[in-house]
Amino acid sequence: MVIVGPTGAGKTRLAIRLADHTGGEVVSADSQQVYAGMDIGTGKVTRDDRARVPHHVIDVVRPNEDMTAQRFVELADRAIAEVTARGKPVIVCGGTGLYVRALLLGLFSGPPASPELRAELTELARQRGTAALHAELVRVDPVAAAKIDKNDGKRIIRALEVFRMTGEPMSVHQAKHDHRSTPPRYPARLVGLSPDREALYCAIDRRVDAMIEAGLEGEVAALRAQGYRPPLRSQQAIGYAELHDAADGRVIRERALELIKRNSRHYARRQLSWYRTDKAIHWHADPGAVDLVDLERYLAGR
RNA sequence: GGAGCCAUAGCCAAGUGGUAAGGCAGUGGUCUGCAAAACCACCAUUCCCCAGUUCAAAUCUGGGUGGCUCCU
Repeated sequence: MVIVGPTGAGKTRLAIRLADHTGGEVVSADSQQVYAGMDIGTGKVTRDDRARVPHHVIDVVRPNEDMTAQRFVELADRAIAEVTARGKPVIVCGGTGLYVRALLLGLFSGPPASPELRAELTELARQRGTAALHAELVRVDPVAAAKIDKNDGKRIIRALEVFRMTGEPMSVHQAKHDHRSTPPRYPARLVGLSPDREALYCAIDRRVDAMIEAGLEGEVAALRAQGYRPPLRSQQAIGYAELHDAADGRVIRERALELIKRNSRHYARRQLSWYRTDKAIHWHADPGAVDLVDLERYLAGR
C-alpha cells in the first residue's frame, strides 16, 4: 500500500490508522524525514506512534550527510523485505514523488552521484554560465539536451556527469530503462490524498503554526549548535532554511514564518503536479473518509 | 471652508501622447541517483468615472468620485 499526496493532506495520520487496523509497518518515502534531529519541521510521526507502529527509513542519516534516490531505494528495499518476512503488510507513506517512483519503477543503471564532479561542473557553470554547460550537453547528448531546459543547471550537470563517468550519453542509459515499459518492482496499490485546495492551504498554515508552537525554532537552534546550517541540503528544507535566515538576521521572524507557509504551499502544488499524472493512483479528497475495510480487503487478497 | 498631491491586476509598482515594464501572490506543467531541490509556462483588450482635445490618451484639458497631506 502506497499513500501519496501533498504536504498537510493527512498522509501520516492515514498511514497510522491503516497500520493500526492491519498490523502493518510504515516505510517513509520522504526525502527530509531521513535526517535525524529534524523532527518537528519535517512532520515526523510522534514518538508514541512510532513506539506502537514501526517506522522505517526515518532518521537514517545525519544532517550533514548526502541522501540520494538510489540510497533511499536500497534502504526501503531492505525495510520492505524485513517487514514482509515478518508477514506484515507494508505501508509506504510518501511525500517525495521521485523516491516513490524510484522505489516502484527503479532508476536507470547509471553511475552514482559524484560530489567531486558535481562540484567541478557547478564551478564551471558559475564561471561560464549555465548556458555554456547546456551547449556542451547539446554536443555530447543532444537527446537529453532537448529535454532539459538551458537554465536547469541541476539536470544539465547530472546529464554531463553520467556522460563523463560512463562515456555514454545519459539518454542512452535512460532508453534502456523506460518508465513506460519497465515492470513495477512491487505490486502496489496507490492511494492519493488530495483535499480541496483552499482547505489544504488552510491546513498548511495551521500546521506551520503548530510546528512553531511545538518548538521548531528550538530544533533549528539545536541544529545550529551542532554546526548544521545552510548550504547543507538538509538545512535548506522548508521550515529550516527560513529559520536559519531569521537566526542570521537576514529576515525578521514574522516574515520567516510567512515564507515557511508560502513555500509549503508552493511545495504542495508541485507535489500535486507530480502525482496528478499517475493514472494508477486512487484519489481521496478526505483522508478521514478512506475506507480501511476496503483497503484491508485488498491487502488480504494478495 | 481653502490649497496641494494621488488613483494602473488580489497586493506592491514602472510608465507623462504612439498602442500597459517588473516583482509578489495565484494557476498549469516538467522531473530516471541533490527532489521540501531545480526549472518552464500562463496570468490587465485596459489604467476610478464622465465629457473633451488629438490621426492616436493610462498619459493633455474640464467636471465628478474616492483617498492622503497641509492651511484656516
